[in-house]
Amino acid sequence: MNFSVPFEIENSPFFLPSDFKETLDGGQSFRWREVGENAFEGVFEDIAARLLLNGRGKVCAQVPEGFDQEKCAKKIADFLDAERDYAKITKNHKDERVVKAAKRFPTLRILRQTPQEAIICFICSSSKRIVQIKQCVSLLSEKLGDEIAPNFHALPNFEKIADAPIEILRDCKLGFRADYLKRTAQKIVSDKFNPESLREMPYQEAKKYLLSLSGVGEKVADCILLFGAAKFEAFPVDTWISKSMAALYDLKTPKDARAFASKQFGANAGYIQQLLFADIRSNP
DNA sequence: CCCCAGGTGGGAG
DNA sequence: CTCCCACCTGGG
Repeated sequence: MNFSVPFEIENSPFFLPSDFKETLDGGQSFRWREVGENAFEGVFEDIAARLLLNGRGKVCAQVPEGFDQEKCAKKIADFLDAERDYAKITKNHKDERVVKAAKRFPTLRILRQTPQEAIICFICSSSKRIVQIKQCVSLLSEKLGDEIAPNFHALPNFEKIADAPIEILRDCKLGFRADYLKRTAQKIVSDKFNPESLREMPYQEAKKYLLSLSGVGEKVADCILLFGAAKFEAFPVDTWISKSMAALYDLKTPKDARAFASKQFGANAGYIQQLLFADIRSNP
C-alpha cells in the first residue's frame, strides 16, 4: 500500500500531541489506529488517510495513490472541524471545573463524522470497551464495506446492513447488538430516511427520530447527534460522565446530569462533556 | 471459572 | 417514572 508524500493540511487546527490522540482515538471515533509517534491511520466517509502531527502542531496527511490530495485536504480539514474556535468556548468560562478541564486538554476538538458512521458505530458501542468497539466496526467494514484502498474499507451503508444475513453481523462480534444494527438499518431503509437530514433537523426532533431506532437510547442518540451531526447541545451521559457529574456537581442520575448540562452549559454542552470525559478518564 | 464493560429494551413495581 | 436484569462477547 503506497501512501502519498505527506502534505500539510492548510488551515489545520493546532494540536498538542496528547490532544491529537485524544481527539482521534479517545472514544469519539472508532476508525483510527495509532501507527507511530503522532501518527494515525484510518477511514472516514470514503477517505483513507494517515494523519501526522508535525513539529508545529499542524496536521499533515498522506493519502493512498490515486486519491485527489486537494479534495482530501479539504475533507480532512472539515473532519477536524477546522473552522470552529474551540478556545473561545471555554475562555473565561464561569465554571472553574470546566476551565480546569479545558486547561488539561486545551486543543481537544470534536470530529465531524457523518450521521451514518455515528449511528453504526455507537449502536456497536453499548457496554463495550473502545478496543472491542474498534474491532467490531473494523470487521463490519471488512465484511460489508467497500475497499476504498488496499486494506482500507469504508463502513457499509444501511442497505448493505439491512440485506446482510444476521450471521455475517454476528461474525463481527456484535453479540446482541447485531439485531439492533440490522433492525435499525431496516427501519432507516423502509422509512426512506436520509441520515444526512439529521444535520438540518433541530436537536429535539433529530433525537426523537433516533430514539425510535433499535439499540438507540438517550446516550447513543446524544453521541450520534454530537459526533455525527455537530449538535453541540447534545450531552451524552455514559458511565464516565456519570461519575464526573457526581463528583463535580453531586448529580446522581443521567437525567439530572442532562438537565443540569442543558441549563448551565447550553449550546456548548457537548464540547464540555468531551472535556470532562477526557479529564475523568485520564485521572479517575 | 467468574465478573463486568463508555447501554438498551421491556416488564414489574 | 424508576428500578432491574437479560442480552453477546472478550479480556482481566
